[in-house]
Amino acid sequence: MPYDPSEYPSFAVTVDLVVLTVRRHALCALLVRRGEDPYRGQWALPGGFVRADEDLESAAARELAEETGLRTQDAGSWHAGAHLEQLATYGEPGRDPRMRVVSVAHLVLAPDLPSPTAGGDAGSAQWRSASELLGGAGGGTDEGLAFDHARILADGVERARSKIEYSSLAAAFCPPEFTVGELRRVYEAVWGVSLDPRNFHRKVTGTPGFLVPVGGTTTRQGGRPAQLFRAGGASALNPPMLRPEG
Amino acid sequence: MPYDPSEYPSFAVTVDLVVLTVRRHALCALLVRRGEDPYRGQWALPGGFVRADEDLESAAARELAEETGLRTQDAGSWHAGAHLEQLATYGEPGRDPRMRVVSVAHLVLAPDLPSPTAGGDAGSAQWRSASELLGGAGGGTDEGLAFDHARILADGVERARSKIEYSSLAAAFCPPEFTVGELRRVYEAVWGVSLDPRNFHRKVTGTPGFLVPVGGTTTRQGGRPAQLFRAGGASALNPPMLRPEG
DNA sequence: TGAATAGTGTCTGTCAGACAATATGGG
DNA sequence: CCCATATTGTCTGACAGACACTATTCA
Repeated sequence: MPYDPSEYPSFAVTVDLVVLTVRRHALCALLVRRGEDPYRGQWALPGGFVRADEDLESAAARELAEETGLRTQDAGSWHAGAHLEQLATYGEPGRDPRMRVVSVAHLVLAPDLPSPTAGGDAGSAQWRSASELLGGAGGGTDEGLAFDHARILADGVERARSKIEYSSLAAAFCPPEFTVGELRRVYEAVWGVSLDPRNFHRKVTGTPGFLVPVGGTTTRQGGRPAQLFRAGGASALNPPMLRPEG
Repeated sequence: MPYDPSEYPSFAVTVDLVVLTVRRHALCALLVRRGEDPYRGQWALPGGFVRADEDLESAAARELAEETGLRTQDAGSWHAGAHLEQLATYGEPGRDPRMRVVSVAHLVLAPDLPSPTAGGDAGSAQWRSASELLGGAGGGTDEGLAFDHARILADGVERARSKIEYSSLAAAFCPPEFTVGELRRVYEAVWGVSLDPRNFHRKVTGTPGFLVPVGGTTTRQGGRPAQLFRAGGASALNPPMLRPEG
């Protein structure tokens, strides 16, 4: 029995990206200014249509590369690339005024980047503090993001906050080699709290497989030189890092 | 600038359901036999096409009601309904031989049901043990599920296993009122382990907001009568229930 | 020397795992 | 009485939070 195309409705499918990084001790998200008609001129999450022969994750990686120049290391490999995972799918009938669009949102965790945007033209992309975007009232400081992107961003930030609790994913915000203090500042920025440096050090160095000491090398950031580590193979963190006030 | 429909490819969007329950001390998933052409006669997850004016979650709830008669209590409300949440989205180009289909999988946790299927005809649906379906070799005992449903099922089971760890969601597998022992048997079935009844009792009754004692009522299941509880408002469980051997 | 950060050690309260003991129903 | 399950209590080891103290570098 062949299938009648009129049997089922037709959808457009997009990928939207919640790209997070830690800059100047704050969790920041990447926004782009829309140059096209729905919500033209407003800020939005990067993203675009999925092509006809393209995997969802490939589409997300392609959009990420096009809009930021970032490469992702797909599976199990560590560093020299951003972490990418599927976040959730948003398909409310009215979310795009043009037509029925289902958006598969993805979450990207990246180390701090030198230029705000390597791929797009300047002024059309920027890092914005997550607390500023999600903060006070329900909308944000400016007119709010295009489409339902404010909600997608909130979901992405919440996913990142909860995921570093029980996984070693916080290292995705750090360069390939980092110190315990740098990792701690990632947790502090993402959670918006202060952590005791002594207890944090004891916890992360005492969890087997979490941190691997790179050659006794050191670096500076102020005081006494610190050991350099890279992320270990352990992706699950047990017992989890406990978020204070939880 | 109006949009040219040829600019973006057209997709069909479906919802697939991973419906889990606990029967006879085993985690079971609901399967339906396909009556239509791709994979006709094979077992598959329940699901269907999303309608043109329908929310994704509404589509999932509708398919669930059509195929099982189960009602879901959407948000924040407890009991007399199954728990439904979005799981993940699968959109590999070749996953459906007919055309490009993106499937938004949902996870449903339901208490044990009297009849295998209330909605469909007999013999076209059945509960199958999850460990049997996912067990030994990569495929399962029979020829395997249609489409990529084996992977979706595996993702759903893994989500359920990890989610009852840090949420009170295990109560979704229980009837509205249940005993501590019944709840423990849910954990044991989903995780496939044995838990110490004494320590489990201390843990769940000691977590504020997790269990609310219903009138001093009791029931039986063998030995001394047990107190009846219903799920409390607390959805997050902190500190989490620790899965043994982790 | 003083400021700043890194790293180690100690103390204490909480909690999970092991398990003894008691309570209460059915056969 | 015997058996099964529920429920309470005790003990112990692991670990998080608080915090004193030492180490090492730069200005």
